[in-house]
Amino acid sequence: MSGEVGTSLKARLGAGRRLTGQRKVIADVVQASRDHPDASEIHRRAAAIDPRISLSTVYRTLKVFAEAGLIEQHSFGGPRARVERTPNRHHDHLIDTTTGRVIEFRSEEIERLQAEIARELGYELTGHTLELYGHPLRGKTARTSKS
Amino acid sequence: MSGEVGTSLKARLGAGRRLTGQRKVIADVVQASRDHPDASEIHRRAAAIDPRISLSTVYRTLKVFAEAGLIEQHSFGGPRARVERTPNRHHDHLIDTTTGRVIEFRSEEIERLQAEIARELGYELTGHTLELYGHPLRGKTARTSKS
DNA sequence: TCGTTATTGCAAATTATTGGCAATAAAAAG
DNA sequence: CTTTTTATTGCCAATAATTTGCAATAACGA
Repeated sequence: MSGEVGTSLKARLGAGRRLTGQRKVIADVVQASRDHPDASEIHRRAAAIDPRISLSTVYRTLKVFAEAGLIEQHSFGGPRARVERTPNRHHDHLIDTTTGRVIEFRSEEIERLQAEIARELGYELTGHTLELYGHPLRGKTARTSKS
Repeated sequence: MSGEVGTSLKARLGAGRRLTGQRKVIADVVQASRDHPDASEIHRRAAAIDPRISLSTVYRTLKVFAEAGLIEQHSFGGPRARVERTPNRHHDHLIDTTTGRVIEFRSEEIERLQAEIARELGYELTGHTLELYGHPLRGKTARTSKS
C-alpha cells in the first residue's frame, strides 16, 4: 500500500488490529488501483477476487485503513468518497469537468503557501483539501489521465 | 445578498423565477449569517421568522440560489453542505479542527498559482475547493473567528 | 490447540437530500 | 383589479451513501 517499505501491512494496521482475508484483498485492490474508486467500486473489484466480502466490510475496512493512514479519501465534487492509497509524495487533484477524469499534480509552491498562511493566522496546518475543476483548453490535450 | 448592488433579488434569480415570501426570508437569513450554516440551521432560523417554511423549500431554494450564483456551498470536512453568500471578493477557508471554527482568508498568490497549474496541465480553471485544516499554535490566538 | 475478542455478513437504521403530487400563490394577461 | 397561468410550496415517501446491532466466525497470542 504505502508507508515505509518493508513494514508489514499487519504492523501498519496498528495494535489489536487483525489482518483478515478480506482486508488483504481490499488492500490489494486499493494497491492495484491506478484510478480513484469509491466504496462500491472497490467492493465490486474485491468481490471478484473473493465473493465472501460484503459492502459493509469494505466501508469498515476503508475506515480502518484511513485511520491507519494507509489511504486517503477525497470527494471530487461528487456524493461518494473516492479512495487512493496514501502516496509517497503528496499531491493534489484537478478534475476534468467534461469527463470526470482526475489528474494528479504537485506544487511545492502551493504547499509552502498553505502552511505559511495557516501560520500567519495562528494555526499549525494539519491537513488540507485542494481540488481544481476545469475543462480542456481548445486544442491542447492533457498529458496525464487518471479517473 | 451579493452581486451588483442595486440589482433586485428577483432579477438575480433569473427569468421565470418567482420571488416568494419564503425565498425572501431565506435570502435574508443567508444574508444576515456571518457564519456558515447548513440547510437545517437555515431552516431553523427561517422558520423562526416565518413558520410556514419547510425544510424541503430550504433545500430547493438553496439550489436555486446556488444556480443563480447567489450563494456557495462548502463541505468543511463534514457531511452537510455549509452555505455562505457569494462574497464580493473570493476567499478560501481554514477550519480550526479543535473547535470547528471557520476562518476566511484570501491569497492572490494561491489563486494565481492554481490558474497557472491548470493551464500547464492543459485546462482552463473554472472552479476550485481549498480548505486548510489546523489547530491553534500554542500561545497564539486567532484574530478572525467565524463558524 | 484453545480461548479471547476483533471482525464479518446481513439486515435494519441513520443521515442528508431529493422527488411526487395536489394545493397555493406569484406575476403575467386582460 | 380580476382572471389565468404555472412556478413554488408543504407534506411525506423515496433515494443514496454510509453506519450500526447482533449473532456467527475467524485471527492470533498464549
